[in-house]
Amino acid sequence: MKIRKKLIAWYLMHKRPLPWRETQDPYKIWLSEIMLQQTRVEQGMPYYFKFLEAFPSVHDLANATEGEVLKLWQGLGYYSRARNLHETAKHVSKSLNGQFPRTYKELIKLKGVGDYTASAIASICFNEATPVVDGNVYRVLSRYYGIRTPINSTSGIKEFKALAEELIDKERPATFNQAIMEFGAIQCKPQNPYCLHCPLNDSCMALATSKVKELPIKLKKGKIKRRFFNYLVMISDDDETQLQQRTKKGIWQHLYEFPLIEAEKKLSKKELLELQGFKDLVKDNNFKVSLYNDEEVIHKLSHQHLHTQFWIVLVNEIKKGAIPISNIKKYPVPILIDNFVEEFNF
DNA sequence: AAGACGGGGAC
DNA sequence: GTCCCAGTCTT
Repeated sequence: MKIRKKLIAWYLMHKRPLPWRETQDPYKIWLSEIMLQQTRVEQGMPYYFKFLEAFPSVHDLANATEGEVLKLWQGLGYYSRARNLHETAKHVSKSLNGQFPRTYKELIKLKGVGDYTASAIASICFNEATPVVDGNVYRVLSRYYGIRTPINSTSGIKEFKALAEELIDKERPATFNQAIMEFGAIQCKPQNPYCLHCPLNDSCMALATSKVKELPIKLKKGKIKRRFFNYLVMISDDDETQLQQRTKKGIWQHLYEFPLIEAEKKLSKKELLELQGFKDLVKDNNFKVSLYNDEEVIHKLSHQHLHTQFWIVLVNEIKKGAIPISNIKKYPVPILIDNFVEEFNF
């Protein structure tokens, strides 16, 4: 039997009953695919339900504010997904009359919709025979065919896409695409795949040559950067604090945080107070500063470690960006900030 | 072609 | 600690 048939047969037996598998509604499929980019199903699932409840249709999402969307997205990471989601919802709702494009070629023009997501929506919703190539597909194909081309190299991306193109079941593209992904997620998983009772174990090149553990091959990324964050948690006499929105490019764009002083190294209280940045932020000449966390909080992102100190700054009044402390939880914030707010308990 | 972009789970 | 996750966008 061909690998194509075996994958589909395996899938029909073993597929998980996921909520977005009960529909071909492009709004729901699109939403689920954006959420699941670089994200585990278990992590994304609660957000999928929250979003559908808050925004049952693309119009509801389009009519929300970006702040509302980011607040619901809080904790999922890769926040550009949420900003692009909102922008695309507005485009579909207002310019496309609420109708999603029906082809790969048109879908990929949407913000936040790349090669993978365009193929997923086109195949699942509209039965277009265009192959998905996600992390699972890379793994299954590189192992089965013993391909050593790095999956994150330009040539690797082309090679695996072409292979998936040949392999896809043109009669049942939706089923095939989901089958190969689910097979990679459940059976041919990254660590300790179930080769002993794998339906492909009579023809898998990696298994035959004992190279399952080395495949797929992936080029290493650069090293991790260390950054030193000092958050000034202002507290005024009338129970207000101060939040700022991150407007620049970079991490957490459009999310909120306490006034931030970034430094080249870990700062002592004395060093902090001497910085011009501190004086600019704390104009009140009647203030008290104390370090909240004795140990630095090291918040780990994919490409940087944020060594963070939270400084409690008691002041008489706050002039810019003052908000009642009781309102903090209404703002979308990074998990680093949310964890502090939860623990500090004002 | 190479980096940037989050947070969490498994080992 | 390491690697990976239903990837995309920017430089």
